[in-house]
Amino acid sequence: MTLLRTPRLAGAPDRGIPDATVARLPLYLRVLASFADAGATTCSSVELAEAAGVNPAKVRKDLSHLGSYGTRGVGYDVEYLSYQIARGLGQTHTWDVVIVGAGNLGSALSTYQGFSSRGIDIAAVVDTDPARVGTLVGDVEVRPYAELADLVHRHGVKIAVLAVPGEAAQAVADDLVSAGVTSILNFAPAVLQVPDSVVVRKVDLSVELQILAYHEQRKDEVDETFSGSSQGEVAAR
Amino acid sequence: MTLLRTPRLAGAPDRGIPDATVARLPLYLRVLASFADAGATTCSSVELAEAAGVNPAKVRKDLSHLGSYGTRGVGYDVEYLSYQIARGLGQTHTWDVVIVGAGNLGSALSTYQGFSSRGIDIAAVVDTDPARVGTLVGDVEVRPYAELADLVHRHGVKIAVLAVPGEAAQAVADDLVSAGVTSILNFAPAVLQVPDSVVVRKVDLSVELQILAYHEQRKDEVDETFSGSSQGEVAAR
DNA sequence: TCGATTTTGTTCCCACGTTCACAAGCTCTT
DNA sequence: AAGAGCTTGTGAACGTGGGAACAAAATCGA
Repeated sequence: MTLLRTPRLAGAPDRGIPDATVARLPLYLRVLASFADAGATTCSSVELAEAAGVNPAKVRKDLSHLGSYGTRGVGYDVEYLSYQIARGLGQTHTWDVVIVGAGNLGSALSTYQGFSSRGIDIAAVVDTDPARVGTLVGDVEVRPYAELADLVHRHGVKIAVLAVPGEAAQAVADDLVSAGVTSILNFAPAVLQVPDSVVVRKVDLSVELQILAYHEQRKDEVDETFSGSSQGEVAAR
Repeated sequence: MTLLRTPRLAGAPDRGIPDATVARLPLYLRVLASFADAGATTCSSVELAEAAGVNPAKVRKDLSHLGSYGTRGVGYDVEYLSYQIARGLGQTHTWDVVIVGAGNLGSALSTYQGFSSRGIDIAAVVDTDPARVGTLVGDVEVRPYAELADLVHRHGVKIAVLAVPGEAAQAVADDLVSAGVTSILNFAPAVLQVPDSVVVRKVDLSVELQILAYHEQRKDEVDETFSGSSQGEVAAR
């Protein structure tokens, strides 16, 4: 007897794109922009794959999740594909983002070039430090933390960046959630407790370096074990 | 006829820890430090899992890759486990790191608290901009880019951080590799071409926000499709 | 018009990661 | 000393992602 599992939710067409694919689509978008700059009107999955540093089959599978926007025997139209990827990613309009914390990291983010061309707009930067309030980071003025909720409401902000010390992170996250933010990019070294409806992505600079240190140590070990033979072949994520 | 594939390299005992586990070990280490600060001498996988925001079974499997350092019926000794994780990660000694680019991001990294306690030491910061050379970021003085190779040799640097504009990234990466760097943490929006022996990890701030934007758009779509029914249940990575 | 060539879209299979469930093993109480 | 109650470590099932291979479809040339 064979157990037939429900293949899908059977009602919803599942517009969901796999996480791994979503993480690569912005990269394809950037590569396509460079192709367009170079004057190309069309490109193949092989060209795209080479420029993005991935496998051609993966490119085709990724793009197929958006629909069939290529032409067999020809390739993809650069401009049309760019539009479709942007649409799939939700870049049909600009997302206003609030940055909490105007320290070095917050400032770095505020002045980062290239958000605007990717559907991201820094609507506001807030900080608790009175010495920072009123200063300019990039082209926005730092506002007092007390105005956070108001700014979120005023600009209809759904996405926030957390660039504060670890101790303050949870309190800020609570404030963000009650103000209506539903996606948080967290740079603070802390595990945030938020409702299930809120998406949190964490970027931990210290962890990234520790991972590299692990790979370095492993190279040393391998060298010691069989010094002579070669090709450690450690894959980067 | 069944194809028997070599299950492993068959000679090497494979001290390799799965990538996903390596990425979580630093987190456990941080949680254990907070437990120690709170005065705990022992902790269970459930406690660890709760504080780290992961599944208890995952914690146990992760730790089992290091060896059997727990006691059934009791749990893990906080100090002993910390030491074993640190050892597994290669924190037996401090890794000297060079940061290329003293802009906002490079400065943010240089002044980041908490590297030192995690086996990371910022040995040097270099930049091409004469206006930045000589200034202090954190407690290190920015050196001219021309000194890069010399600094790498002098400090025995194996790990470097790339915090330069995308256009310059590949050239800097080439210089780093020929200077002897074998691990690169890349913040520049560019795909680096490096030898297989070099490990590259990429952190792309723009991509992170675009992924959040995708999830936001998806929430909107779901709401529009069946407004009323609930629980979007989008998992954070 | 028809075949050769190119490139997409998809299927199949394998590897990896996650989670459940349970046996093994330790402590404590009676 | 023996059983009750925990907690670890691991075997097995499941789901996701990656890559090779191939059929489908479009263009080009004769």
